[in-house]
Amino acid sequence: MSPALPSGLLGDLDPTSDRAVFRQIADQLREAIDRGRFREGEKLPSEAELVEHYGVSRMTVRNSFSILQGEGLVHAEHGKGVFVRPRPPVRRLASDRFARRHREQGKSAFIVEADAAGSHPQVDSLEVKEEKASQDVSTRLGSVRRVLARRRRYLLDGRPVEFATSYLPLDIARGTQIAEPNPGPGGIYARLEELGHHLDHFEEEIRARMPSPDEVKTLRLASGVPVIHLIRTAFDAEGRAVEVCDTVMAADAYVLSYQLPAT
Amino acid sequence: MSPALPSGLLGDLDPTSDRAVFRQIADQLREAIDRGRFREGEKLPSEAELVEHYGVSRMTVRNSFSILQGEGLVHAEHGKGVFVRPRPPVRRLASDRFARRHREQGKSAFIVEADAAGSHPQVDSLEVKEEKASQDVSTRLGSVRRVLARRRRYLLDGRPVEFATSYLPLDIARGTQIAEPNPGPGGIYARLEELGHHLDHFEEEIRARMPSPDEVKTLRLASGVPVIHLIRTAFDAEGRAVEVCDTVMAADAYVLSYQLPAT
DNA sequence: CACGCATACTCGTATAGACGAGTGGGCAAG
DNA sequence: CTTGCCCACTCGTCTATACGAGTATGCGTG
Repeated sequence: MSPALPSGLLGDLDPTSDRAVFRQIADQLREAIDRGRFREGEKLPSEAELVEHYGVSRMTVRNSFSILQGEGLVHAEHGKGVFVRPRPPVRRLASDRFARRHREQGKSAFIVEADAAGSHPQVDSLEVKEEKASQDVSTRLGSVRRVLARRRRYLLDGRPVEFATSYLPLDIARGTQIAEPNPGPGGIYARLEELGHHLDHFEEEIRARMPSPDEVKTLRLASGVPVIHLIRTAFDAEGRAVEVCDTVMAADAYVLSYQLPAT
Repeated sequence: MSPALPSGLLGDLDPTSDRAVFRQIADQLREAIDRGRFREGEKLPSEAELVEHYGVSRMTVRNSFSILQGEGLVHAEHGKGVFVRPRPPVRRLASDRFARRHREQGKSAFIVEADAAGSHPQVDSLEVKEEKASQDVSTRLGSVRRVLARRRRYLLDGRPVEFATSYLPLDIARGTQIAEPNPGPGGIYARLEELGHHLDHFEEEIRARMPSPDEVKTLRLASGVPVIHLIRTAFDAEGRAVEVCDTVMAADAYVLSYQLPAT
């Protein structure tokens, strides 16, 4: 037996409206969340309570929840309830994050930054191997057939937030420390410069889309969370592309920030 | 009476799997799409056909479709069927799009670019008015109370792709052509420079998220399409923020591209 | 007091059926 | 031949029911 909902929390249905019932319910819940009647992390009324409150069937209520889930507003926990999804702290990526001065410290940018923010950083799923270049990577690197691929996943306080793969032409990377699991202080960009590939500029392409099922697993994404897909190409002083880095980020964990000259 | 599906197109269910039936069906459809068995714009088997093929109830099939819809892979058309969602052509935004040289032409960047790409550009929903600054805008502009807001929506070949609002401090914009519906050749940045606010650099913040219901309406977004939220602040030579532009873009219509120096 | 189990409550999955509404093709009437 | 209607097929919405599985709480046993 569910106790009645606090009156006034949620309104009634409008039977004359041509808006579907489950949409009306979703609208009311969304508005209640927006107005702060339910706070971040707080539990929404259970399906059974809403069934009783609105006098509809359970599937209708679930339908409403699935709308809000698709919007990334709420998430359901089996056995517990449906909760307002808390917005995780976001990591800000500044456009100068690859500046040479940051590289001269020794530790990786990710670690340094996370430590500074007081969170616990972690890097795992390291895989370093030679493989056939995809069509796209090959084009970006200038028609190479095989590449060195470096895959890794980044976590903050135990939560996976980013999955990245770097691709480098074999004639540059093979036999160097870049082909080792640990590329040493300053990361592969420091190594590239030591090898005489003076970095000139980067190009970053940004897309946003819904994640594939694989990405949902790897990044443990809640439903309704898109990913930011970033492809960075590094060019040396001769204008040659020396690295392509393909990164998929949990969109709710990141803000990208760029400085552009107004020349 | 539905004719049987072509055999081999879709597999069978695995009753021993602990993967839910509707997920298995979604998996098979997704794989078939990925492999090109169903092409862009092509119609998937109808709900009734899948009900018969898999021997499940209709709600189970609909559940599968709703997964794929959430992933942005398919879209349903009432009375017609469920179709593989075609990927619209993407508009590429280069990081030099606000370079002074582009401004000196006269026409707006959006129009020029679209014309060049052979598509039909359009700008509507113009609204120009003074209003109270939101907390966020006020902070970015340096504690201003009221601002001039310029709202507009951009369309490509009839499809809305972007919705933007520019905010300017009143002491800069009031009484100038910036406060007019048509800001004149080169846009408001050209006017700002004429008014002595020599632009020095821009800062852009990028987020990705699922759209609000309002944004779905304004941009006529299909389900499963995120938005890119870009907030650009323009700074003049004195380091003062002279404009904040808040832009929401249909993520399936854009690729953002940035050039970063490796200094 | 500590442990374990029963129980009630939560959401997850699935079935079966009903009616409504949008679309398009075919057929019959003009 | 053209027009207009009917019908079959499509997805949209909603009900009612059933069982399974994860979670938390409290109570009884040791």
